[in-house]
Amino acid sequence: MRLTRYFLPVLKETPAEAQIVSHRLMLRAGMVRQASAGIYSWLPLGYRVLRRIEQIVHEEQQRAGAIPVLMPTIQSADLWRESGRYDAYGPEMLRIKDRHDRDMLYGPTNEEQITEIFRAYCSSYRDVPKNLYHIQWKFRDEVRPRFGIMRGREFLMKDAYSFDIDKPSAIHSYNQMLVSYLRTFERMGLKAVPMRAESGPIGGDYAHEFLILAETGESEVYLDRDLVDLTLGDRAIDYSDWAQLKAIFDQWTSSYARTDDTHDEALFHAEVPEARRVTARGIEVGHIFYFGTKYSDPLGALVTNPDGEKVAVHSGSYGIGVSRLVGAIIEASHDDKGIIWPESVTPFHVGMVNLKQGDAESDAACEALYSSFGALGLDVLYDDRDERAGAKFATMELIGLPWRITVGPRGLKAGTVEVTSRRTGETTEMSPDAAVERMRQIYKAL
RNA sequence: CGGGGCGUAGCGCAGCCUGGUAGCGCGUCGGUUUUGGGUACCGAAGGCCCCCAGUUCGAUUCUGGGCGCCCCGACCA
Repeated sequence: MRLTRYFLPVLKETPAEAQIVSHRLMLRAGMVRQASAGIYSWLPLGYRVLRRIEQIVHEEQQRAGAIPVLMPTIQSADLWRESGRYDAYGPEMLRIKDRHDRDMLYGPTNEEQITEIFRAYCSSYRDVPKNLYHIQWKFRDEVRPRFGIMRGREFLMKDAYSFDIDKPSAIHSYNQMLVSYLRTFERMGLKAVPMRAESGPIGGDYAHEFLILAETGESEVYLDRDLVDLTLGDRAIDYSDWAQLKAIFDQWTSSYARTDDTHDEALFHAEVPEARRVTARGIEVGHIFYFGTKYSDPLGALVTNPDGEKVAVHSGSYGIGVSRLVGAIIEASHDDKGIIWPESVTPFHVGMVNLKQGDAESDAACEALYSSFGALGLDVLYDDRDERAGAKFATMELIGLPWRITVGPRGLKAGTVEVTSRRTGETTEMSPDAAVERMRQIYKAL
């Protein structure tokens, strides 16, 4: 993409309403525009990041066996009356009426709807397990939206719903999601830790929130340092292997990790030696939940078991705040100049700066690089503006592309261009061909 | 929902206290400068001063009401 033809409204000054760093940087980098309190338009750069995050979530959900669907944003109130939540939900739910004066609502979540779909088609133990998910916009009329995209009223969420014949099987579905989440967040370059959450109506150990550790996080978190260093890495995972997933579950959940909601200071001290006690800030980006027959009972989602008895299915729901992740990644990865995108979610793979726009040799070299990258399927943002170099670098640093290629006549005389890492600032001179190869290597795995 | 604050050009702000229908910086646009880390100079465009009422000869300014937005707290992906 040539910058002169793109739509990238960057701001030099920070809009007054933005307090936290991700909100400020998203506005300055021209990623979003506020439409009203807690509601945003996604501008081209922001939309690119959102789509890349979505893509990773899709891939990891499906790898874990979840099946993509798409349910509507607008729902009928009737189903919510069936589950009893129409009255229970409160003013956070946006209620609307259609032209026939029927009660409708903009979905804050989809348990009722998915359960209705399940019960309509699935009636035998042979039909389970099933895990259906979608990535869809939700609306929750928060009393106080804030932190830009991180706590909007309208937000993009991945929500998955599992249906199993009994609790042990449901727990395996739960473990599938837990492991899938660990992979998902790791791929985005995030350190996300599952933490014991309020267990809800069923109780037990099967409710976890995933918190990203970031200085500006909303919640205080308390955890065992061992968890910070745990990674899945590239270990082979067989999502159908109950024992393997249980082992991973145990590895990640047996050490102390709680938010201020569930924190127990005495227990923290008893379980974790002082040297390993970590108190930090975290941003919630995911929530997984086993709730048994909470919805299948009232909504009549029953299947016949092998003995011919009708039993309510055991369910769980599993959310990832997709739009929130955009802000959360920025919170976890930025410096005083701007955003630093992980390669896996960057809006463009490479930024290219022509130091002397209008110089025949420089222009030609940039065009050649541009088409080489295009041929490799790498997205390049080519700053072809007639601007001073400083302004171009500042823009690249603000929008946080992980790699920058700098082209100018002096370097070209020696046959080189510069390749600069946004994260380390390290600059290496190499031939244009070597620069293309370097980028190819870096992005090959992703 | 409790507490606090703000609404003036695309963005950041001043002016309001002490009424006389607006100004600064950045950005934008047109030139000059041909530039190796936010360059300099010249010129220009751009405002129902959030809305409605009241007071007044006259309201961005004073009074009342409304709307919008932000921040702190309680709640959430």
